[in-house]
Amino acid sequence: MVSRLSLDFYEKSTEKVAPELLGKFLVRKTNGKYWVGKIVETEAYLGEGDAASHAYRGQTKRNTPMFGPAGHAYVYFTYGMHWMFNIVTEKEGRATAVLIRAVEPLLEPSAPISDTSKKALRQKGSGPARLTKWLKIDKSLNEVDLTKSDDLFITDKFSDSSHVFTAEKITKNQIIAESRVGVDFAGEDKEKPLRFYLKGNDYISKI
DNA sequence: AAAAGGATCACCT
DNA sequence: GGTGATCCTTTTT
Repeated sequence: MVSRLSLDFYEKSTEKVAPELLGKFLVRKTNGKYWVGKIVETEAYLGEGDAASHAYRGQTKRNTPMFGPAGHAYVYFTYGMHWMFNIVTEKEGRATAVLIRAVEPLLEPSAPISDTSKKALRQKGSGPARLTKWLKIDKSLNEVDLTKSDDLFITDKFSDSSHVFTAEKITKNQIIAESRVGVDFAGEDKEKPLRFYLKGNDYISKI
């Protein structure tokens, strides 16, 4: 049984969606097999008024998915080697999105997670470019509709023949909000507390 | 501290 | 249509 977060979840204000994604499961399916990571860190990007956002200077070929409907993926390439995975939020045209910065690996086809060291698990999911590499997210998933796709979606309840994951309720005091990473170029906007992560979680990208 | 690495965009001609 | 600076990072020195 596959459930997914629906459009109304993603259409809320980006500053609400970003922290609400914490604790939910990012699910990827390749060759009929599932990969699951718990989202532990996100960042909100507030569209054309946000100097840290790709949408700051208006619509371009690259950032076009940001101007589309909520719940779709915005996947872009940077630093000559890394893919970044974002989820579009709010009403179409707002150009807002949430960057997924870290996941805690829970399930992968190749080997039981329980046999994997914590250090190795961190290598897989604790960073925006690491998690896309682990989950094999690239250009081919750009603009995918996460409310409908079987290949990539987000849920708070995942199960297959041998696993059941249920998202725990995250309360406000379990969430840290601070300034975003890697946006020193953004002037005043770099100070805004738009990075959200689970307090004390071992899989966030950096302290 | 700095390389790796290539697409993208702003700014020219 | 060409060019150079830049980049929501990771890994290695």
